Amino acid sequence: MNVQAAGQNHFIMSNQEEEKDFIREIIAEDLASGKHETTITRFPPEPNGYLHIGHAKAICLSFGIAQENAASGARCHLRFDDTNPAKEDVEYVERIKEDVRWLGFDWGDHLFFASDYFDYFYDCAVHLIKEGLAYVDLQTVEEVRENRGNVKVTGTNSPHRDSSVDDNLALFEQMKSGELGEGKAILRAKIDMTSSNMNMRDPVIYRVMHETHHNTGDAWKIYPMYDFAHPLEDAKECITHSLCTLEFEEHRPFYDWAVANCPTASTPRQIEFSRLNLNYTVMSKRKVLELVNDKVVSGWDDPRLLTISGLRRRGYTAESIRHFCHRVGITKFKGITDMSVLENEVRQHLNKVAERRMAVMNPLKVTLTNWEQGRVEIMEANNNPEDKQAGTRQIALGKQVYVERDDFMEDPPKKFFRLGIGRSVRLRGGYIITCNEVVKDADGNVTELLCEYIPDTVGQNAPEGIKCKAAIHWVSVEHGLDAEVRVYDRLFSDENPDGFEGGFRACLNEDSLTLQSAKVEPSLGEVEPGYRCQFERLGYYCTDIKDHVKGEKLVFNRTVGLRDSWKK
RNA sequence: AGGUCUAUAGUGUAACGGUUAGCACUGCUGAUUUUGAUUCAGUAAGUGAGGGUUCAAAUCCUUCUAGACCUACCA
Repeated sequence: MNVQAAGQNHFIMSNQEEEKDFIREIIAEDLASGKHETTITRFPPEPNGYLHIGHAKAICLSFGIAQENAASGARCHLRFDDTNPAKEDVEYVERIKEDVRWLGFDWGDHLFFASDYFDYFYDCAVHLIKEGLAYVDLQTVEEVRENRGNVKVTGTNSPHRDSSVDDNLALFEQMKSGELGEGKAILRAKIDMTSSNMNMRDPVIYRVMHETHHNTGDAWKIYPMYDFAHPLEDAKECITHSLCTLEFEEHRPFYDWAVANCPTASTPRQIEFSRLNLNYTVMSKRKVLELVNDKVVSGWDDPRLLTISGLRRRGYTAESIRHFCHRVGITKFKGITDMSVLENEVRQHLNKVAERRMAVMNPLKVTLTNWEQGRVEIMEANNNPEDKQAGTRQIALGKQVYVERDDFMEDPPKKFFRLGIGRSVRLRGGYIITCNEVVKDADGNVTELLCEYIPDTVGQNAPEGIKCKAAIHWVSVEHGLDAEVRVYDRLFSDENPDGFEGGFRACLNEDSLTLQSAKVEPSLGEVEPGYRCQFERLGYYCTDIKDHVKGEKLVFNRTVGLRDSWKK
């Protein structure tokens, strides 16, 4: 664990560059011009699902900016935007906090809930009514929709638009008390029904909802809409820069309207950036929830998903996710990032910090014919050949070992460097062996290899006349442990390259998850959950955080495969 | 189609009117290698299209094209 931590620091330190995206430039200017003394950002998730890699981008941005400007007292608030009790749940609150923390960010004392501001929102609504800037609309849902018009048809005014302040106040009170039921009335801002921006056609700011809220219980029968609540939340918390994704661009005029027309403590500025798009995957909460509910996946933290908890369970490091977010950058351009960029980041990080371990997924028994019966020799192997600090470990070698079935070919092509009849190969960290004979069963399947080890080849080059171009992984039959390995397909199908729309459910069925038993070296018997190592030639594996030991077997998830150019 | 926004190698980005358009990943070639990994070296590939302003345009103007988002009593 300590080794990993040290490596992680190195990884992060060596990759800090001073590139500024357009948002950081705006902030730097505001600081330089004295418009703001410091910068206060916020990350405002709705507790209606787990965080995913897309949220990580927003988290790295808002919390990252706060960290970078810490000298001036900058901070980033974690605020739960819980204004719709119908969709939200406390479970999500805890999971979100856990994920933000795991990603390496800290909100300090600045944890907030939009629901704690319900009184404030209400006061603002009353203020608007008194100013003649809001009115209670008694039209039906259909009428409201009809009268809003559409992109081509301009909206028409509600018959209730010019009700008196006193009437509006009284009606709003009836909404609040529950006298006016759900769907019977809404409070709307009075702006402009002819605006080309649909969000300015007298947007709804309060609706009646007789739902129990996870925080305020049954205290309220009316709840503010996001468009109304969000600017007020930001203003109340004195957020200077409110960073959100591009789809809120057209909401900004109303955001500014609300701040300008309500009694606010500050004037926050909303700035939009492009959300993360990854190809071959599905991130939307709606779809993931569907997969969870239908038990297509084991939960929000299923390692096949791109949720933060799924990635964590799969073995991704927080560092690699942060680095990935830094690499895709912050722009207004809606590009699609290739999944391989993400995978490349973990691979790069894990290569530095993960210890090397040997495992055999598809075992083929090898008997060393010239090895004395009962003899056991301890091999000393590097934990990480590139990092001497990682130390060494001891591995017992006996008369019989398992090797990967793929490492033997009866009729090998020219470029195959591993075992074949008459060929030599090194047992990694140990002796060079030569294959003399193949044992087959009645059906002609290879069941065992009879090999000869060549003495004095541990740590030595191959003797004259012996060609040895590869070192393969092996596990002693006598000493090896049984483990279970889960190989998850990357979350995509090549047949649905455009984001899974129709096919993602199918891709997530059993084909995307292969359970395999494996033989692993004895040193893996003592590792902690979350331990990551490289199974030579197979990729990087992580002990499953949930199912570290399942029955008698260790459980590993594959984090990411090795690059394997020779297979192409 | 109404609005808002975007357009730089395959991908993600930098260049803020001024050298030869920079970087990273990917690709390809080669070297090292007790992991066909890693590492290292080399190499290929770009300003969506047309017009204009200017001594000078990726950058400013204009037309076109392509894409994204918006049209919820969700956030």
